[in-house]
Amino acid sequence: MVTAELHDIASARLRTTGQRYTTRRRALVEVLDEAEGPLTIPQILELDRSLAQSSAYRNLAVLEQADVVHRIVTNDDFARYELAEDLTEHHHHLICRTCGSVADFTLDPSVEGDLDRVLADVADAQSFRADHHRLDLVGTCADCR
Amino acid sequence: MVTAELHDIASARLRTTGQRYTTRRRALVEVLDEAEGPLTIPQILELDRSLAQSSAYRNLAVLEQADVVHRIVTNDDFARYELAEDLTEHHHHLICRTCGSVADFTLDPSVEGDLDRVLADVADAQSFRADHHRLDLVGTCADCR
DNA sequence: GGTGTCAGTGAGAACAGTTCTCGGTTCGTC
DNA sequence: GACGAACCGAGAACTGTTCTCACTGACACC
Repeated sequence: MVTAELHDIASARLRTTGQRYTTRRRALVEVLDEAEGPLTIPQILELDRSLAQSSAYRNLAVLEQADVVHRIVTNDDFARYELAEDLTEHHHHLICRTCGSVADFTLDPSVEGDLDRVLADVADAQSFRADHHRLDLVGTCADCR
Repeated sequence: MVTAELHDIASARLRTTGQRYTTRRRALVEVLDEAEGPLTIPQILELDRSLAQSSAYRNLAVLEQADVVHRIVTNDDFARYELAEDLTEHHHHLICRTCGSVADFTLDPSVEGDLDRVLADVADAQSFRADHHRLDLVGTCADCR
C-alpha cells in the first residue's frame, strides 16, 4: 500500500469516530508503517523525538479505537503497536523469549485458508463469534541464540 | 492426568531448580488443575482465600520458572495462569475481547501436525529456534454476544 | 528431642507502564 | 476575527506486579 493511500484510510477511519487526523497521529502512522515489525512506546519515542509520551499513548489508543493500529501484549514489559492488518497484510509473529523482540512472518495462503476453515468450525461449536486468529511462534531469535 | 501424578511431577520439577513443593504451591497447582481455563490472580485469590497476593505472585513465578505453570498475557488488565501444556494437553484459546475471558479448545491432531511442519520451515528460514506455537481465536464469547 | 540453617511466608512498600488531569494551543466553522 | 471542540504536553495519579523484611516452619545434623 502506498503511503498516501494509507493516510487517506487512516484519516477516513478517524473521521467516522468524530476525530481528526492530526500531525501527531500522522507521524505515528508513518513511524509504524516504516517499521520492520511491532514497536514499543520507547522505540516509537526514539524514532520521533518530538512526540510526548502521553501523546503517544493517547493517540495510539485513539488510533486503535479507529482500527488503524493494533496493540500487542507479550510477556515483555512494554506493549507493542503495529498498523492494523487490513492496512498491511495478514501476518504472524516470531516472539523472542529472551529479548522480547517481535518479527513478522506470513504463511502460504492455502495453509491460512485451511486454518481459517478449521477455526470457523471450532468457533461455531462453542457459539463464539470469531473476529480473527492469532498465531505466534515463541522461541529464541537469531540474535539471542 | 490424575492429581497425585500431577503433584509428583510438579514436585520433581521444583526440586531440579532447588526449590520445595510447599503447601502454598501445591494449593496453586490444585486450583489451576480444577479450573476450566486460565485464571487471573484475583480469581485465584478468590478460590483460595488463605493465599496472600504476594505469595500468589511469587509462587506462580517460581512455578513458571520450573515449567509447571504457564503465564498468559492478553489485552486484559490481568495476566492469566494455567498448568503447563505437558501437564494437561496441547490446546489453544478463545479470547473474548469484551470480557477478557479465556477458554480452551483443541484442534485435530492432523491439523496440528500440518501446522507444526509449516512453522518449522518458517523458523528454519529465519534462523529462529522455535519453542512452541500459540494459536488464539479472538472475538466475542457466547455470554457477551 | 534440641538446634542451626535457610527457603518460604504475608503485609505492605516500592516500582513502572499506562492513564488521567489540566491549562494552554490548534483547527474548523461561522 | 470569534467561538467551540478537539488536541497537545507535562506531570500527577493509578494500578498490576515485584520487592523488602521480619517472621515462620521444615529439614539435617547432632
